[in-house]
Amino acid sequence: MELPPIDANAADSRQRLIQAAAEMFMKEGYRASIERIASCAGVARQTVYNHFSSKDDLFSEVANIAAGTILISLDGEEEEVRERLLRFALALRRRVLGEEGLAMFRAIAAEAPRFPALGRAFFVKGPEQTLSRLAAFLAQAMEEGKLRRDDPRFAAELLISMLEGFERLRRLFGADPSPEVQEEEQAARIVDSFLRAYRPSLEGSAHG
Amino acid sequence: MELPPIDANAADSRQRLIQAAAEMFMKEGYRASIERIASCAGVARQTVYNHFSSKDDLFSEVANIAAGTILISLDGEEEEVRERLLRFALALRRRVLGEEGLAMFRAIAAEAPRFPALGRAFFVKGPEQTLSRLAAFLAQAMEEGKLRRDDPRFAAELLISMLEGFERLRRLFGADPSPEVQEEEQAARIVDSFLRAYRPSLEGSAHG
DNA sequence: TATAGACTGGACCGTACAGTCCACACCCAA
DNA sequence: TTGGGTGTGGACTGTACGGTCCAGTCTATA
Repeated sequence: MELPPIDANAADSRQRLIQAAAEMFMKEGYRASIERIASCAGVARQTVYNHFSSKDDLFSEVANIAAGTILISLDGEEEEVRERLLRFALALRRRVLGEEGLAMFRAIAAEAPRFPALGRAFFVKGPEQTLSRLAAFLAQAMEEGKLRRDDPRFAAELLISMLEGFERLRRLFGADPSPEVQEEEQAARIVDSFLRAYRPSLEGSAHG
Repeated sequence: MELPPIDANAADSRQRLIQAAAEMFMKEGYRASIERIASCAGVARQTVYNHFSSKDDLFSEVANIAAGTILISLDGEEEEVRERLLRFALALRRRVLGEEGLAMFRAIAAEAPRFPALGRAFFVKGPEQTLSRLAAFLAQAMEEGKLRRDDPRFAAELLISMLEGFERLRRLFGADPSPEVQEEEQAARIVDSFLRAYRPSLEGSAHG
């Protein structure tokens, strides 16, 4: 409509395009049309094909980029295990249960059967990476006797599952928004439950 | 094509239609066209509109019916808590992580933003119901001193999350199929981790 | 045998969309 | 000044789809 034909440095349009496409794909899924994406980026439809060979191509590109933004850090060497896990928990939930995270989840999960490579790439860049980092952290904590010795990857899966699990279902399907207020309390409860299961064994082997 | 114009009792076509629609919607999501659904049910397209007012209507109907099939029972009054949880765990995972369960999950999650009522209905009929039953069971076990006293709904959320959580991610995005063989072992490990966190408190209050 | 209801198959309409083509405008560097 | 690279807007093609209409057929029931 009223787009200024001014500068808009060459390569810039590609960026705006990706940005807009990400937004639209998250909002509408693969349904988002090239037309709308282009106009949302303030760009002619032809320009889209100038940068990407097809809609699939654009979608893959965007999804791949988006997948790389899910990493959660576990830094803070000084703190106690519980504090670090708590920070991790909060960051993970904010990222993964936020509107953007949910939208991306929906969009990619829906198309995974048609784009197997994309689905796998997303998983490897996102959840798998997060899992590995957490597992490494837990492994060290186990090494130091701060957690019960056990398979750290399995433990990491459990914690991540608890953090994302049911709340993701709830939001994915639009059930009651679940009061954002108690976000920290929720995370703390979960982390504490995890710690209870992985407390260093005080007793010998009370378990058959 | 080769459809037999024989009997096919009146109301039967509706059943076949729903059946076929479920299959197609799970396979292709909302993308599945009326045309294909009809032909897959061995029925004329007009017949679809004979029973449903629109594609949305058909989709909602199918999703609603499908949602009602997710309940997992916790019967077996005689067994120990661990055994019953284990049976529950296996049943839940089989149902929810099976091809059908995943497909339904994908289809409904993807359309939930456009069909808010449907999303909520699915959640209430499915996960929410399962959660309630499990919570009731856990509450009783707590009452009987077989589990540590705590909020049973929260505990149920944790267990369900652990059972579905990461494995669902893996399969949803098409990562390595995860050897079906160790299905029981996996379930057992998770249940045991849960029981460890909810073991009746042997010690007083070692936790601040 | 007559009548009503359900199903068929195919024509038809309007729309949305992916992707292509082209004539023109702009900007930058040679 | 000139020419190539990039973007523009709009026309165009082909396809898929949702939804409607209808003429005809079959079946069961009265």
